[in-house]
Amino acid sequence: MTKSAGEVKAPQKAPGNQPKTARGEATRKAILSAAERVIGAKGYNDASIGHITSEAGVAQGTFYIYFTTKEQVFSELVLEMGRLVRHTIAEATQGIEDRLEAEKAGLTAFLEFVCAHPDLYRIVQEALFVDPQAYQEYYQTFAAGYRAGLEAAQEAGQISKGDAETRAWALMGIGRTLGEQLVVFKSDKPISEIVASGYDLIANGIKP
Amino acid sequence: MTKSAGEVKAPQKAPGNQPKTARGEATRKAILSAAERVIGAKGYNDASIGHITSEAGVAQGTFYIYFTTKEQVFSELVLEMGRLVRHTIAEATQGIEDRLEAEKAGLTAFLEFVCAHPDLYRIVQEALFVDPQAYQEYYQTFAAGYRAGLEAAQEAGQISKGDAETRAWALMGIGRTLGEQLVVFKSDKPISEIVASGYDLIANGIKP
DNA sequence: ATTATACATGAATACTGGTTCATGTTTCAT
DNA sequence: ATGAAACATGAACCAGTATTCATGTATAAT
Repeated sequence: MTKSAGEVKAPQKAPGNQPKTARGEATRKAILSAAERVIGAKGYNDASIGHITSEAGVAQGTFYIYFTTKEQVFSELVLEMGRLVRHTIAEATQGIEDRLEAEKAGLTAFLEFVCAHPDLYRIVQEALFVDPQAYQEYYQTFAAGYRAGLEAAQEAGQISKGDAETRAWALMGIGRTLGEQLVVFKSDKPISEIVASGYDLIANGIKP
Repeated sequence: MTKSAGEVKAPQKAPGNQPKTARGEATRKAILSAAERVIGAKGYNDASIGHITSEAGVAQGTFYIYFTTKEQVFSELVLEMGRLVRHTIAEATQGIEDRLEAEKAGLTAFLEFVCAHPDLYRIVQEALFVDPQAYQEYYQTFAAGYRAGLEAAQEAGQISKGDAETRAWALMGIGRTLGEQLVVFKSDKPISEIVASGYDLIANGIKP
């Protein structure tokens, strides 16, 4: 993680108290993971510190060794979700040179991800109210990358010309709502079918 | 409940205690309207009954004359948002026989609506956690109507064939995210431009 | 006018749950 | 071994706030 001299402190992120032992590391992870499950299931407000710590198998006070506040765990989860999603999609589209194919692969990867992490999905949604800044960062970072990809594809003539910014948001919206259909509304439609229909829309639109 | 003969109770909706006087009616409306502003601005949990009633200019206890619980006002707001949005879009697309034109008009109307009612927009988002049932009803009702419209247009040959269900969700997603870009991320891009780009995507896709 | 009903008040109640803290226990360098 | 630092505990504190209630005031019918 980008060291320089003798410093071992985390570079950009210094949230709460970082553990300094393997034991501490494990405990912190356990709490974070429990928080993901509990907050994802019950929502931010109904998820009490007591719930989280008992799910993690530690005492209530232990929470405050690693996190300064309830909101902080939440923020960290949103951040993590952002990194994970971007990483997952980047990996899935790695090496695909045709943008349309990359769209298809990216959409598939995203839908599979949200199915595997329904809790994280809900947490990001709730961030709009609990931690608006984290929410904005999540979407703006995502949108920025998406937009850059679309612009490059335009240059390369792989897709038609158009406002990359608006397109990026619209395409995110497609993925988001289709993901929600799966996770929140518990549709049993297979991902491959959804992707096929979604991709057709993205590529060709609905004009006859 | 389920009365039979000479009952005059509200037909489908019987939330809390309905007022029986013009005065009561006015007070109830004032509270509902204040709730919309306060909850929209601060979010469900930070919006206390005290905040709402003082914004409405009534005493705290007055709240419970018309609403049985804090959650109930919230539900009612989500319901109202649903009716308003559907009504607004239906009106805007009234009499447009070409589906693609109707899409454009509907998207415009939706974006204008969310700009005019940013609070309601946020409230619906928060319903996912505060009142999941209301949230689901909101989207499923919307999706059902959307889907029916798309299917009819397919029959009429106005749009290409495709899975109307998935298309409905995807198109909702586009509107939703573009609306969010305006209201939450405070983009200053004019609606007409956004609609133009969005419509192009919906109609033609991004294939070169 | 009178009275029953609807409406309004705001202080009191009751309870939840985030955060702190004094007190142990474990780990690690020396 | 041994002391210091890291880690862990859970009971207690405290603030906020949804809801209730006893007590009024306005309204409409008789």
